[in-house]
Amino acid sequence: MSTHTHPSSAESLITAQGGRITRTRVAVLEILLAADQSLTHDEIGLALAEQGIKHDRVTLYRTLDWLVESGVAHKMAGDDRARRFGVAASGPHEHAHFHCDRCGKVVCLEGLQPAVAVNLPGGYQLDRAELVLHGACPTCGKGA
Amino acid sequence: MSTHTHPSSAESLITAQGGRITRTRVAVLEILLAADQSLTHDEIGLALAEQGIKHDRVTLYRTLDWLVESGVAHKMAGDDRARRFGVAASGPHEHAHFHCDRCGKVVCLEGLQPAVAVNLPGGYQLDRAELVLHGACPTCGKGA
DNA sequence: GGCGCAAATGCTACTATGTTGCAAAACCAC
DNA sequence: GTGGTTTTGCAACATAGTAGCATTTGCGCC
Ligand SMILES: [Mn+2]
Ligand SMILES: [Mn+2]
Ligand SMILES: [Zn+2]
Ligand SMILES: [Zn+2]
Repeated sequence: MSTHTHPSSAESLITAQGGRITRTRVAVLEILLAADQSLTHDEIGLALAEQGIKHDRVTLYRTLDWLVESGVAHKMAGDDRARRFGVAASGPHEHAHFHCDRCGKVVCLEGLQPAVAVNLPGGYQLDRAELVLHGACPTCGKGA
Repeated sequence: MSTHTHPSSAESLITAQGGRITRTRVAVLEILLAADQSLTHDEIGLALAEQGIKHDRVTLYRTLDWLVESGVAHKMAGDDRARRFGVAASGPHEHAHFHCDRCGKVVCLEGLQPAVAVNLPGGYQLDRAELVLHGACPTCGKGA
């Protein structure tokens, strides 16, 4: 198609990590960037299909893994047995998450720092703290 | 066997939740109570087998689910795709966890309260906060 | 102690999610 | 454009968990 487009922010992110620009990679990253919540492999696959982007299940798994390994995206293990993926719109992934226990939605709470006052028992080396708040999202909380 | 034993703390816990005393349930709960870390379904099954307690895979899943639903045990989704189970030795499950990113071990940090200073965006109803600290456990951190 | 019935178990089959190996295709530095 | 490397697609496999249903077991009651 058109060969003279400016690189999208998705494309820049990909090349910045030393990855090649491919249709699936760009589309997945754009989907994640546009999402207001973390998405499962399945949801992303569906979104791709809706955009008419043909893809293989395994390729999508590998694409997502690559995004996580590259530090572009983050992965969260949910209570249902599906991992959810998201990208922090800006900067590294240093924020808390909200998990709606009713609909299962997970949203990033950017600008919400754990402020964890921990004194670990001796010997433990702390790398990072992961904070997940549980409750009801605005949509689900309505009928409470 | 002997019919005049005093109820173990495991048995008390089970009856307190309105459950029936069964071999598997008691054994599983005792395993969890004795463990110094969260255990996977598989690890618990292995422990049962070592004790010569015959059981079915599905029964163990249901036993663990029941313990969680009853509020006796807690369940954590790990990065590997296995859930880990544990019981707080005393009181409800209101503490942080430490996850060793090298060996995958998860330990309960009882007496370590999140102290989360959060102001959620409007509409979100907070039920509970889940704090997981990531890093290296004493064993794995040695060679660092 | 024994009965009756609900709760729990064991089996089998099935689903969902993720992984591996390898050949074909697509990128991109040159 | 070409060549070598990365990425993809496909098929087969692995793992963790679930569902239905007949059988067994715990236990309140007599
Ligand atoms: Mn996030
Ligand atoms: Mn715990
Ligand atoms: Zn919700
Ligand atoms: Zn460790």
